[in-house]
Amino acid sequence: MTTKLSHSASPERAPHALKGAAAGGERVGVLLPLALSGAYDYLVPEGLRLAPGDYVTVPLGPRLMVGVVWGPGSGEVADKKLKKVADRLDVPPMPEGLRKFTEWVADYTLSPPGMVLRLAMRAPGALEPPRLCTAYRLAEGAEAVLPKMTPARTRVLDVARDGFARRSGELAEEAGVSAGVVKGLADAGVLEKVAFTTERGFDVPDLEVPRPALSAAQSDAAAAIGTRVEEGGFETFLLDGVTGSGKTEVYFEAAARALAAGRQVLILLPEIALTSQFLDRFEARFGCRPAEWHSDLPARERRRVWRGVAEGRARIVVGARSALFLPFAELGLIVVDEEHEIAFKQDEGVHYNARDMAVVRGSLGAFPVVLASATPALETMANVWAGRYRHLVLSERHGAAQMPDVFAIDMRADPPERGRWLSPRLVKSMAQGLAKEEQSLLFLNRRGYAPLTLCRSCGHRLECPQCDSWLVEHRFRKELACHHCGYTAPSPKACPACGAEDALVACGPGVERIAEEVTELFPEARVALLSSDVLRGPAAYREAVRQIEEHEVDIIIGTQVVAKGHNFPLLTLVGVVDSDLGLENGDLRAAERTFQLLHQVSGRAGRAEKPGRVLMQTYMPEHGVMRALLSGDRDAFLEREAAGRERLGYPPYGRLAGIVLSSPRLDQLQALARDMARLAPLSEKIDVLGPAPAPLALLRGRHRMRFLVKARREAHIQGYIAQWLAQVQIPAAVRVAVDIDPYNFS
DNA sequence: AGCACGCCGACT
DNA sequence: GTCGGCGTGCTC
Repeated sequence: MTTKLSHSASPERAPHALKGAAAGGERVGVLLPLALSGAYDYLVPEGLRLAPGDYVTVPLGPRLMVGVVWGPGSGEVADKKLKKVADRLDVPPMPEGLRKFTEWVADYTLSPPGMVLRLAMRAPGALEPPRLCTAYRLAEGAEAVLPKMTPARTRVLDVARDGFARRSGELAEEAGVSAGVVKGLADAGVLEKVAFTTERGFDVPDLEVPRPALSAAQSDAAAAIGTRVEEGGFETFLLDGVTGSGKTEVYFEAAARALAAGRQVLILLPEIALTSQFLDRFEARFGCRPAEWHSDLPARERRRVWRGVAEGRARIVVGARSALFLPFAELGLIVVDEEHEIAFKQDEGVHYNARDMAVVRGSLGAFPVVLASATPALETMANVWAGRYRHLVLSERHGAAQMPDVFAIDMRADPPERGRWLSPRLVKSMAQGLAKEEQSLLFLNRRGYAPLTLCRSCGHRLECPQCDSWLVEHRFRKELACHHCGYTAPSPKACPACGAEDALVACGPGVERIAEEVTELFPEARVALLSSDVLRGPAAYREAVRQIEEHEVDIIIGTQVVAKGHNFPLLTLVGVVDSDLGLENGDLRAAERTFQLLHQVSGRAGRAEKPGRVLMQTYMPEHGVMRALLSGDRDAFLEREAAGRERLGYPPYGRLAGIVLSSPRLDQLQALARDMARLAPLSEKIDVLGPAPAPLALLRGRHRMRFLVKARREAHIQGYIAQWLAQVQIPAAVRVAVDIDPYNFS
């Protein structure tokens, strides 16, 4: 049974009553989706009334562009330079909440507001009226005024007499005539044209679907969020629980309460983690598919969802980070699942973290935000400790499943054979698993065959011509690839530097090399290699999951694509090939991230009745990350991390920003960096580190230098940077990328 | 983002 | 002598 949702219709348009409304002759500020410093002034033509939020077309240079009325004009531009607004578009105006949010994000990220507006307008064609198709049906009273009838025309009328409208082609086909006959009848007025849209509508979530009872902890958590949803007002919750503890059911429950209260709901997931498994769970709970939003949605679908959200027809959306900028008018709850995931951080254009900006959107819109994770980010935990977020803990794993036992394999004491990467102990465990017809997963977060190829004769390393990085051998594809810019080249026979034949040697393992080793060790085993190179698109992913589920595979070898999501009942052994891999760069979050990733991978083992084991190969079993994984004491680990960060004044106890300058010309870049260093304002609360070559000093043919700005928590880091950059004359060839709260240090 | 304006290499 | 390469700068 479907419950009718009582959500209020869009507010009546009454421009004259709106604050900031403008009529003929006045100036309005129009924000355009471009990297301009602010809104541009335009004249309002006679006969048009405009209010903030209205989508308008305006002339810009030689062309027309869509923008949004942002407020009254600034008056700074001379009258004779002004052009007139061309038109107002027939779409619901951009809600005030989204406009305020746009400005907030622009200020915070130091981006031009127009660039943020772009994020909110990324729906091709959504602003144009819907495309209509023409159908034909019998015109009223047509039978009375029949024109000259032919056998063909009679057949058409016989079909059309049921009163249904059909596309011209369908009608002609059913009647067994050509389309010309239909057109003839339409011209004669016997058939009338009906315009219709082929666009799908939105399913209404069913809030009465019977569902399994929640545990006491789940009910309490759901009630806490639900109460806040119903009472209104901003609050952030951390829903903290291990994999399998039922976080999803809790936030589905809260979502249902928000929907019942007539509010819209947004569930953010990292990347396209919109796996079919998640969508299945959603469907089981709400009896329908949610509206989905992510960057590789087809244009038609983007249009449909964007408009559905704007018009309030789409009540619940599941999406990637960009869904945060959809024009919700009645948003009442945002859930950020896997909130610790770095996929929420956008590192191009406007650098923003969707998790943090979700909290901002909730604060501006006075509604609650739920962050969910089994391994919360230290930032999030610090907010819990400071009393800013409310902590909801689900400590028990559902059903019979136990947390797997985790063991370290000390690679110094138990090394693999020469030229091998799997230690005897791990191999033995895999053999035991095979004998019991159980599955194993080997995890190595490194694509390809080998991360480095060098010449045994002259020592030359194969490097990317456009980047400061090694070329990774992909043996199955017989090519070398740069993982930073996508450059590829066929694997050479001879050393490109000294010409020595057959002297190139692969150094270190990638998943392909592990697969080779496994095939040699267990020739009878069925092996599946899962990495983003192999799993191109959701269909390939689904197929791989199916093969594993149906036990067509014994040993799975994968990169981080296998870390999350799926529950494979026969998977009882997880082997981490190189547990130390994530710790090698100097990233301040290296330990935290490695913990999160390896914890997540560990969760793949033993989720059904069979207990699971995790074996982690490491050269540093005494490292804090390893100790935390072995003991399972996450909170002690986070507290140690927190203490270390606090001592150094790093986030979340201090603030960071990265400023990366890039240019094809190194001399120009270095000169600018020197000038900038000289002009950095002095501050007691803020230090500027650098300039130094950025971790990737050459990327896609551009040289890169970086400053790090390190500030005390209470300092206004954006104001400082804005003031600094305002003093610097930046040549056009140099690009400046400011990243507030950077995550990616490479 | 477009689009024009500008100043240096291979062509009817 | 021009056509056109894309670096640079502007759009209310």
